[in-house]
Amino acid sequence: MELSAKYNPAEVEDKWYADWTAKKYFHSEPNEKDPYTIVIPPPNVTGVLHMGHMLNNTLQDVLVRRARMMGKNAIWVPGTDHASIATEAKVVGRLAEQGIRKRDLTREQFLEHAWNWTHEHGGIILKQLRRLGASCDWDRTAFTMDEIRSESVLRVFCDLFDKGYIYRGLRMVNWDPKAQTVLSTEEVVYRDEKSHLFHLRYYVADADTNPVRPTGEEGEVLHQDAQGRYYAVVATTRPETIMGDTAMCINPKDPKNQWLRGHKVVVPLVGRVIPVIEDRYVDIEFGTGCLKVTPAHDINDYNLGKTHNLETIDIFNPDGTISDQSPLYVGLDRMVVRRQIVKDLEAAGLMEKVEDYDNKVGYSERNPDTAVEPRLCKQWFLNMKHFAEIALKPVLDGEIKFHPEKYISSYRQWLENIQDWCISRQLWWGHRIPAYYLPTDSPEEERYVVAMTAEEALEKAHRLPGYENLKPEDLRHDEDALDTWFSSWLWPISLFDGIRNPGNPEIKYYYPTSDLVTAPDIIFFWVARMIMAGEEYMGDVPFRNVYFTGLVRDKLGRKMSKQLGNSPDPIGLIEKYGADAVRIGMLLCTSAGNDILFDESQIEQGRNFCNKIWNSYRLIQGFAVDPAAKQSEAQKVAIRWMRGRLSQVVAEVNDNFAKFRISDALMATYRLFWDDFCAWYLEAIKTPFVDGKPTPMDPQTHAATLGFFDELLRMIHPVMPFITEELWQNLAPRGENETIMFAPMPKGGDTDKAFTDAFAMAADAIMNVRAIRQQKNLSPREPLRLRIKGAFDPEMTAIVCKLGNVSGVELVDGTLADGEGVGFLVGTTEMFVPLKGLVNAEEEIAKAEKDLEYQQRFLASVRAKLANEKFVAHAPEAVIANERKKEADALSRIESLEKQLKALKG
RNA sequence: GGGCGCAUAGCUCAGCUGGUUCAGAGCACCUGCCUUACAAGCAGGGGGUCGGCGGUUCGAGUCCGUCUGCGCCCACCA
Repeated sequence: MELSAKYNPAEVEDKWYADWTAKKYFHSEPNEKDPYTIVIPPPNVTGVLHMGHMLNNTLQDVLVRRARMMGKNAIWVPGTDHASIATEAKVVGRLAEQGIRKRDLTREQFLEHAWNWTHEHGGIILKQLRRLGASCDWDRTAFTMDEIRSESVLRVFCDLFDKGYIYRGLRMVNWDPKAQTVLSTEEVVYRDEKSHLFHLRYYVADADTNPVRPTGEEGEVLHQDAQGRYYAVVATTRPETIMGDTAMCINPKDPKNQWLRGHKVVVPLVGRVIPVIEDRYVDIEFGTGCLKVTPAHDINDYNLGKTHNLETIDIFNPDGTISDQSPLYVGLDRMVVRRQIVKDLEAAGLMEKVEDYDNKVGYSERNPDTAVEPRLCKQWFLNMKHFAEIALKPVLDGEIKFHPEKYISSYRQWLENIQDWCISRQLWWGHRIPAYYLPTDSPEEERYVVAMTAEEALEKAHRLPGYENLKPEDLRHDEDALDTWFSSWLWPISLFDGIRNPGNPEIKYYYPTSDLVTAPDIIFFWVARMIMAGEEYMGDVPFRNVYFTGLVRDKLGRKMSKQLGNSPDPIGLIEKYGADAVRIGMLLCTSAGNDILFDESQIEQGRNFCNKIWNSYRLIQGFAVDPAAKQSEAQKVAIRWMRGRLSQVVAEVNDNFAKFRISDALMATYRLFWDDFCAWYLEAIKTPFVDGKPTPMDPQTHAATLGFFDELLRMIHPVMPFITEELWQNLAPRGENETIMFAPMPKGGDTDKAFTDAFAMAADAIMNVRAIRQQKNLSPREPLRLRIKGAFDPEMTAIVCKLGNVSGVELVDGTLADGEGVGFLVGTTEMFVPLKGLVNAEEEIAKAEKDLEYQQRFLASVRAKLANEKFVAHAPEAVIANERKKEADALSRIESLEKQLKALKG
C-alpha cells in the first residue's frame, strides 16, 4: 500500500466509524463477562456540542474503549435530556418570532410545537459525538421524556408521595419572571452587581398624637426636615418594592433609633402608614439601622412578617410587572419602575441620598438575563432529610470515590445543610405532575390525589368520603411539570428500565455503573441526587467512581462564551486537525478537577503525533525482509530493551488509570511511542544502507518490530481510535470481524530493569558523543572513537556504535585520556572521545575545573550529612547506604577529574 | 460571613508515603541539520531562591502555623 507522507484523517474517520457502527461493535448485551458501564451525562436534546462536551465525552470514550480492550463487556449508554426550562424558553422564543404567544395556545398545541422543535433540533449533538468517535451503544439511545423514562418518573413521584416524602406547601420560592416558573435554590446563580443603596425618608406619621421624644441617649440620631418634621431613613437596594411595605423594623438595642419605638411611619409616595416594629434580626451597623419590611418579596421580610403578624401585599404579577395590589405604577415592569420611582422620590424630596453599592443578585441559571424574584406560592417539595442521609454515607465511606477528592467536602457540606427540593415547575414541557385536584367548597381548601393516570386517580377519589360519585371531568390534573432533574436523577436506573421492572436482567447486570464523568457544576443538581435515587430504588450506589472534569477555558483563562467569541467550533477543529488529534490534544493537558486552558497549539501537538505515528508506519511497512539476513547485535539489544520498556510503561499506565491520572497515563504512552520507539528503537534496528538502498532485515527483527507496533497501537487506541484502527488493519491481514477495538490491551511482563538501566546508560553516552560532535562542529557522519573506563555493559557496545556513530569502543583499565580528546562521565563511568587537533586545552581545563568544584561541594555536603550523628542514628538504613554511595561516587568522580586535569595540563 | 483549593521554568502543569544526583514533563525559546519514515521532522542547548516569613525534623516543593496573591463552592444582611 502506498501511504502519503501526511496523515489524512477525514476519510479514515468516516470509513471506520461507519464500519464500527455497521458491525454493531458498540452494542452490548448482558453476558458472562464482567460489565463495565458508563451512562452519558445527557446533554440538552436541542443543544450543540461545545468544548466542554468534547472533553467530557472524550474521557468517557477513552475509559469505555480501554475497558472493552481489557476484556470487559463495556457499554456506554447515550441519551438526551429534555431540559424543560431551556427548551421551553427556546420554543416560546420561536413562537414569539412567528407572532404566537404561549398563553394563546392550549397545552396540547404548545406541546406539539415543542415536540416539533425537538424533532427538528434533537439529536444534532449525538451526531456530533459520532464525529468525535464516541463508541456509544446507539441502539440504546434514550430520552428523558421517552415512554420508559416518563413512566419511571411518574412512578417515582407516586411512590415518594406514598412514602410521605413529597408534600405541597406554601413557601417563599425563587421565581423566574421570564419563564414564569419557580426554580429550585440550586437553579439560582448569584452575581455581583454594581448597584445603589437608596436612602428613603419615612416620615413619622403620628407625631401629633404621639410626639417624638428624643431620649437624649448617646448615639441617638434624629432626622428633621426644614419644616421640623421628623423622619426615619431607610436604606434599600430595591425602592420599587416600597409599595409592598407593611412595617419598618429597628433593632431594639439600637441607640440611634430608640426614638422611633412605638411610632408609625409613612411609606414614601405610597402614603401607607405602617408600624415600627422591633426585631434583633436587624443589623444595627447596616445603613441607618432601619429596615423596610416587604413580606411578599423577600425571604427575611417574610419571616419577620410571620413573627410580627404583618400583612403581605404581593405587588408583582408573575411576569414581573406591578400588580393591582399596588397603589402606583400598576402594569409597569419592575425594572422600569425602579428607574421611575427613583426620579419620583427625588422630585418629592423623599430621597435622602444615593450611595454606590455592590450587591449580589440572583439570576435564573437557565435564563441568565433574568433576575429571580422571591415570591410566595404553593409548590410541590421533596423532603430531603432522608435522602441527604442515604446519599452522604457511600461517599464518606469511600464506596463511591470522587476524583479529585476535594469535592467530598463540598458534597458533604451541601447535604448537611440541604433544603427541601422544590420539584414543581410552571412549565408545560416536561413530565406533568400526576396529581389530581378534587372540587372543594372554598378555593383555599385543596384536596388532591396522586396517581399514575386519571382513571386511577378517580378510583382513589371515589374511596374518599363525599367523593363517591365524582365524575372524571371534575378532576383537575395539576398543570405543572416536574423539574428536569427529577428525571435525570433516575438516569442510571431508568436507562435499564430498573424503575418499572426492578430486578430485570439488564439492570441486574449493568447496575451499578462503573465510572461517571461529569463537570463539578452539577455535583448537587445531578450527582448527589443520582446517589439518592440509587440508594432509594436500588439499595446500591449508582456508580463507583466520579471523575470531575474541569471547565474548558481559553488560553487567557476566560470562560468560553458566545459573547466573547472565544469558543472554537469543535466540529471545525475535528475537520481541521482530525478527531484523534483533538482528542489527545485536549486530554494531554487535563487533570481531574482542574480547568483546562485551551489553546489550538495543543491540538496541533495532537496532529503532529498522528503524523508521527503515520510516518513510523510508513517506515515499518517499507522494510524488506530476507530470511537469510542475520540479526545484528544492535537489533537484538534494541528488541530486548523495547520489550522491557513496554512492560514498564504498561505498568505505569495501568497505575495511572487506576488513579484516574489520565493525562499522566497518556503522556507516558505518548513518550513511549515518540521517544522510546521512534527515536531509539527504530533508529537502532534500521538496516545499513548499501549503494543508497537499505539492506533487507532479518525475519526476527521484522516480526518483533511489527509486534511492538501492534502493541503500541493497542495502547494508543482508546485515545486515538481512528488512526490506530487504520494502521492496525494495515499491519497484518485481518478477518472480516476483526477490529483493534476488541484486541487485548497489552499486559506487559518482565520489566527487565537491569537491562533497561544499562541501555539508559548507553543512551547517555550516545547523547554525550552527539553533543561533542555538535560542539566541535563535526558532521554527524564522521565516526568517533570512544574509550571507557569503569562499569559498562559490553552488550551495549553495538548500540553505542550504531546510534552514536562510534567506530569502536575501547574498554581500558589504565590511563583513559592519552592524547587530545574530550572526557565526560556517565554515572561514575569515565568516557573519553579522542579528538586529534580539535581540542582547545584551555576550554577543557576550565570545564573540568568547574565540574571538579561542583563535585567537591557536593562531596562536602554529603560528608556533612554523614558526620551528623543524629542523621546516622535516625535515618533508615537504605537512606544512609545511599549517602555512602553518593560519597563514594563523588570521590571516584573527583579522582577521575583530577587525573583528567593533570593530563590536560600535561 | 462559612467552607474548599491553588501558588514550582516564559506558558500549562506533574512531583503520590518527607529521604535516590530532586528540582521534572509537555509546549514555547535558542543553535545546528532537507541524515534515504516524518521540517507537522531530527540532533543539541539555555532556563526555576519550588509565593513570603516562622516552625517541626537528622533531613522540607513535600508536614504544621502564619502572611500575601488568586480561584471555586455555599450562605436570607436590606
